[in-house]
Amino acid sequence: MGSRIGPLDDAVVAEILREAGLRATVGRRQIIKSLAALGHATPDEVFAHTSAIVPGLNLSTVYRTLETLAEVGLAFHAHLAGTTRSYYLAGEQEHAHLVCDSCGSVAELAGPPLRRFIASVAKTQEFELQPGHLAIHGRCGNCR
Amino acid sequence: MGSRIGPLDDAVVAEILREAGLRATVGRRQIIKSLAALGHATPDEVFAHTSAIVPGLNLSTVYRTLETLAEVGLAFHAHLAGTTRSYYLAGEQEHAHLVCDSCGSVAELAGPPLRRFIASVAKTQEFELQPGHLAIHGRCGNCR
DNA sequence: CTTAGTGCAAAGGCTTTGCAGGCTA
DNA sequence: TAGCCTGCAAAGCCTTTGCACTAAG
Repeated sequence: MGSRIGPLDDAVVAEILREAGLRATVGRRQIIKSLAALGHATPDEVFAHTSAIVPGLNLSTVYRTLETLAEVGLAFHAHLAGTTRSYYLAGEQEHAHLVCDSCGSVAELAGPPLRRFIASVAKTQEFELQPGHLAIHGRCGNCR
Repeated sequence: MGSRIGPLDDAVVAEILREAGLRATVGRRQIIKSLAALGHATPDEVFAHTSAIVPGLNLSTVYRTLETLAEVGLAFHAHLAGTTRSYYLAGEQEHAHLVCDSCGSVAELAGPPLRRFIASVAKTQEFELQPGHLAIHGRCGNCR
């Protein structure tokens, strides 16, 4: 899985941060890169991934950074696992999440099926969907 | 909103519990009735509603009961609000939840649009949906 | 040089758990 | 009467917050 855009260049990430009006600290850059590598991740997972690379990084910094990224629109969050929230980078194709209740894997759903669904909901219910927040639970092919 | 089946008769609720192999205690009966009245509710909301009627009832009992009900299939849970989970009674028509990020209201989505969507996902991704867990975030007609 | 960001540690809030007593079947 | 349930209270986790220091611009 991961991101369509592949491993992110450090300078590019720094620039993205500055454009958003944020300081490009070492921790933040790595958090973004971790997010890109992980695809979807809880604060805890992000922390595990980043702190392996940026040793001193603190969990609370991860929490704060993720929230900040969401505020400026660089990341979104969805509720995938139990009660925890997961984050993922913006800029990817609009997609929904298919969460397997058995193995916990998260697949992405995009394309015509999703678009058709969104359109029909908008029509029937006057509801403007934000599909990134859409978490669909069930069982994946592997677990059946 | 509430449930399609209206206020539940106490004896009926008791019977449902026993059929599930559970004891029909006063607290449990009321929790089920509260769930029916509320439609969707967090443990906290259920507690507020039940304890107004069954004074001594404890919050931890609500947590335990909701989990028990889910275990035996009498209730389901979905992740609607922030990080908290909401419960709702089983036996209703298969439906998804449309959560308005602005006003917090929860609408239900069912019928052909939902069924078509489920079918197309099953086909494309080999993913067996459990639509009750489907929480779709966005903005409702009122809030736009 | 300014001030956004960070680490550290403590506070907070929601959930879960252990235990002894009470109530259902 | 047997044992499922409950109330109570404490423990646990995850998340947030305050404060002084560090580092980005």
